[in-house]
Amino acid sequence: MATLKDVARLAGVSVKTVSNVVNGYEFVKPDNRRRVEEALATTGYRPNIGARNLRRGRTGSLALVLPELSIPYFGEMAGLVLEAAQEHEWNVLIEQTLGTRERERATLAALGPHMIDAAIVSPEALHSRDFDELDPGIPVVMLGEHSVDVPIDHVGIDNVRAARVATQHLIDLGRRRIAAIGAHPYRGTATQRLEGYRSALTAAGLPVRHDLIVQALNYHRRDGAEAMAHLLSLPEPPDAVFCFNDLLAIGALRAAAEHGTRVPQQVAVVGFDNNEESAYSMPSLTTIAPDKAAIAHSAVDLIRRRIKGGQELDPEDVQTPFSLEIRESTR
Amino acid sequence: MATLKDVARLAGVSVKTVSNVVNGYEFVKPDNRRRVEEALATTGYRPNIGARNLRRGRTGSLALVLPELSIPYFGEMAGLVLEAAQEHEWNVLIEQTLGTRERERATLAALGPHMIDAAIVSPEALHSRDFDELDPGIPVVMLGEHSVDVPIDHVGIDNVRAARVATQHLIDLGRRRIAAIGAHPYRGTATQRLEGYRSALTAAGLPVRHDLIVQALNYHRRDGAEAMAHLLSLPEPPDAVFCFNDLLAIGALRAAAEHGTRVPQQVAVVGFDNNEESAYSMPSLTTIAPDKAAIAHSAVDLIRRRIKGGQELDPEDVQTPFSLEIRESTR
DNA sequence: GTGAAAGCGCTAACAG
DNA sequence: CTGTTAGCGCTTTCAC
Repeated sequence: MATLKDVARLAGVSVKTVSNVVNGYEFVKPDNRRRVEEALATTGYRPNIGARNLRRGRTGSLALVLPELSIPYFGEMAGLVLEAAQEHEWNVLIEQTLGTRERERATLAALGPHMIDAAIVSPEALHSRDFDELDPGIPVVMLGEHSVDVPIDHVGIDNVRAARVATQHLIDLGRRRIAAIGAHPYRGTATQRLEGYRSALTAAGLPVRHDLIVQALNYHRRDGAEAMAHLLSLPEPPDAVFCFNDLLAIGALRAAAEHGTRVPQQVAVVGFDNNEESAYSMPSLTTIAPDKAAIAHSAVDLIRRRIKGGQELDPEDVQTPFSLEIRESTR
Repeated sequence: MATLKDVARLAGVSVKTVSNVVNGYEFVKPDNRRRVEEALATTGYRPNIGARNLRRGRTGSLALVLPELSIPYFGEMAGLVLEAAQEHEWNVLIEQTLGTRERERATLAALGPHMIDAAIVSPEALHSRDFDELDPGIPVVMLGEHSVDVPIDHVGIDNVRAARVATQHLIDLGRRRIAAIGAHPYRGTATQRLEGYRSALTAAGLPVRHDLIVQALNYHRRDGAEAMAHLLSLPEPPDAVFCFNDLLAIGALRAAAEHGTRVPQQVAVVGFDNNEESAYSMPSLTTIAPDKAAIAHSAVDLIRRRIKGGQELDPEDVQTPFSLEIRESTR
């Protein structure tokens, strides 16, 4: 592997000149430039990024910390973050936490400032004090979950409002026994979505019935199926269900079908996330569609701002747009 | 940020001793060890991985190059590769190519030996000569697509056999007009799956009907839906369809439903990949289930072998197991 | 415009 | 067992 020195020797100039050429410095004698470029070509020189970063005091990499790539929402988000980061020539190092607090914390603590310039974290189970272990020198932006008591940049949609929109849609359909699947004891987003659901019901003069609010400790398809099976076994089953993510909703659709309950005629279903698969489920799924590309770009922009502006800037909370995608499951 | 030197000064020893302690070297005078460990703790020292790697001549990172994380198969595979790599303390840097040859080639060419120790590549559109641009010093293992004429390690399932199993399953069901969706002019896996499909038909004494073989230039749900709609509009529509991946099959299921064709009664459907969503589609999807964890682990193992053994070793082709997952779409 | 040389933080000969 | 030191490949003053 050719180094700067090799190229310099071959071109008969100093490393400085080669470095100048490589880095696009303007003022290089044309003659030298030509010789250097020739030498560059014949050696097939490629800069050692590690060495460059060591010298520059940066790494050129971002960490993206998320629960699991196999979960469609995170797979899609990761892809978009990769694209957004690439626009600024960042490499992205992905870390999975599998949604356990222990691994989220360990990952956060291991985020030394030497491997990465900054991190984008999508936490699922973190407590706010876990952030104490975080190296203060490295900028972090949080996605989704929002711990208000930690002064960290955040980007996401307004979960309360989105949940209200989803629930209102079911109310507008004339549904009156509207269930919710996905309540969770400490997940912040779950709490917010539950609040939006409640406030929509209350605003419409409908009762908030606790037997129609089903907890889900995980948000996988299986959990949605179980919750829906339970709801349909009730003496008075719901005529609509708001699921706190699409996977729960997909599971719910299957449970409804197995129970012989027709969607949307007997029970309407709304999801959250707009996973790609939700446009193709049977029936296709009405869902809250966050602008994921906007989330990815905002996250990368926040990082850039933080790297430039330092840790003194006030933490920012960027709210990205969302829409309600109406499909067969409520039509 | 504390450096080795800082710690050494604080502990009143040389950097060597600190380095020894940090790297778990055994023979350190207990007294010194204690002082160093104290200094380590009070400074909160963390090694600069970049510097260490520069010195050691390695990077501690793998690249994982794939088309798109939002495609379920790749999302799932990426998650498993991350886990497998982590067992050997590798970081994983993910690069998306969006399946275009241009970006696959560019990524391959940019894979300097300075950012990564090795790469796991899941190509979609590469030509064999694109591998010429690859730095010969960096080990690469290919996933899925298999360019026989390039001497590179490969891991994947036996596509021909898997396709034969899938097709045979449909034959065993008594189906006689079995279509295929997903033929592709230069995708190697498509060619292999088509071959397996053909050979199963031929072995059963069934004709290979070209009007029942549908090309798909992309492998998304939409493409499957289009292909299925076409097949169902035929004067003599098929009584079974073998789709070359699950996304195509999911699209096909939807097209069938929209056409009022019942699955599996009128047309049975088999997919390929066993995406998580396929267990929850309506109907759930019979599919070829590659052992994805085995693929991930084999890939990482091949890399380790190659890094130890050098580029002289003969390229290896690891075939990982698969099974046929029988679900409602053929029941 | 360009060269010489220092140094980013670390590891590993080499002495002792 | 531990200290000194060279050097990984690069960028960047500072002279010239």
